Amino acid sequence: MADRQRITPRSEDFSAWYNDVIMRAELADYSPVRGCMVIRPRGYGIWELMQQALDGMFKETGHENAYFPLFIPQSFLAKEAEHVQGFAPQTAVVTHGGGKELEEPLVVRPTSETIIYAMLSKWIQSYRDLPVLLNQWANIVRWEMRTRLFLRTTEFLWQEGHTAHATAAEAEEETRLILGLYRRFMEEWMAMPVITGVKTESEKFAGAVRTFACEGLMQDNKALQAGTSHFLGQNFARAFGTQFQTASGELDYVWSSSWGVSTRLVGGLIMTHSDDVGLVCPPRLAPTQVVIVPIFRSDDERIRVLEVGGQVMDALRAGGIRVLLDQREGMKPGAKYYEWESRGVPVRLEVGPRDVDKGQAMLARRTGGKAPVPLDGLEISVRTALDEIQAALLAAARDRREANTFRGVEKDRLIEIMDGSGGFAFGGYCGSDACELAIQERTKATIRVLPDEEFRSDPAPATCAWCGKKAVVEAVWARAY
RNA sequence: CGGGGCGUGGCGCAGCCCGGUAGCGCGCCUGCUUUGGGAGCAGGAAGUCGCCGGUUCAAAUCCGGCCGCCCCGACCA
Repeated sequence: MADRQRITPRSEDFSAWYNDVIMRAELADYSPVRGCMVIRPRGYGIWELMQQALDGMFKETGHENAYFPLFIPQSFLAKEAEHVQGFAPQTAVVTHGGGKELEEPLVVRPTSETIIYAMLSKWIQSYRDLPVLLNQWANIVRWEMRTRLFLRTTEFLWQEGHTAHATAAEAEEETRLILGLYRRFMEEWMAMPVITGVKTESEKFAGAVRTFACEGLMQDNKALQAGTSHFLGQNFARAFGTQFQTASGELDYVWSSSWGVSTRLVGGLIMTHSDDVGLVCPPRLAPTQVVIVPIFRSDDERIRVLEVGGQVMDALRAGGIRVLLDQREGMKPGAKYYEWESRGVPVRLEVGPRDVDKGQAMLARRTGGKAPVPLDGLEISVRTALDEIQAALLAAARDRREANTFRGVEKDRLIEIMDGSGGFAFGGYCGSDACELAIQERTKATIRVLPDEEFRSDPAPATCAWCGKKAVVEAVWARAY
């Protein structure tokens, strides 16, 4: 009986578990188009809440939304040398339209830097036009070899911020501002702790001067790059002639940044918190935060219980809590419990005749624990439970990450960790491509970031984890998605 | 693109080796009884067995080709 709806346990096959959780929670489904997924309402609801939170944060920091075309003239991509090298191999190209072959093929955007700089060149004349702080919510296409629901799909949804500034310092500050904003979102909303830092040359965005990233550690101890913020220098400005006149009358190229997070975040959320029962969704991003399950035998009981259930729903809804009353008949309460648990609803309120008599409801948490709460002041109890669950998820994720973070690793230990259970390995790095490559070949681990100061070890590692020569910097290694 | 696995009612699978009129569980529909942790009984609907070709009196089953999907690797958010 239990087997029919079994979710593959994490310990048995993490990938199968991940897919099972998504299917059971009805977050997404495979589409008729290879590599493309359908995001179902329960999954899209999470994305919408993510969008709302991030969009608010972008606007608070002075950014405005705009929209640029899906199609980019192929020649645009070629204007920035590194950029074309990085992206040309994974583009989809439209060669025909309206039954005729196009004069110039159109690339379906893999990212929008090129078309945005082509436009900024028209719009920016003077330092008085700067900064330009743009964001767009869009879909993009990257022809990936191998896809996985949410984590890597041929088409995906994201936001891409693009900013232009008069000075390098200002653009770098922007790059940093957004990295911090992403981190805050991931921790405060997704309850997903991340390490921030700078990417090595080999891992940076094609066309950037420097790439910064947020890296989370999933339950299988693989790292997930959850967001990136790039300092682009004047690379795209030069490629597209985006110049402005300075206060002293000279011409200069704008300094710019770009940054993005995608529907991959939904995958990160799943792999950070969920369990073998199904999805666990942090309350702040849960499309349904509370489900009310009425319990009754007779018609008389049904009427009484549903009346109270309805009142509870109205009260919570009025308080801004996303709540649902599960009135389906012919389904036993236990069946409903299992269903809503697999869908990740953080709080369940059970209202039966005995509860109605006592003026209470049973409050069960997705993360465990069930206790009666008085109907009087229920909103406060529910709110408290949601807040506590949110905080507990972050704490648990942080503990898990710390338990799987190893500092001061040297060669043997690094190999041992990566051949074993994985995790974040901090160690010294000499800065050579040779060591970076050798480590990747031997362990399949890559340098996720050169960590920001607050994540660094004290004392700093003195020697390179691989070659033993003097370390110039500390690095974090992990196998990654 | 390399390796592995799989395509059979909506979902999960058996049947294939040994060819002979397609079966099980879940889900779905109807009715009655149920409902405090995955309900029971009765009745019912639903499948060109991934596609194309071959062998055969006869193909889900044997042979050839193709397509698709999932997982692992190289590439990537």
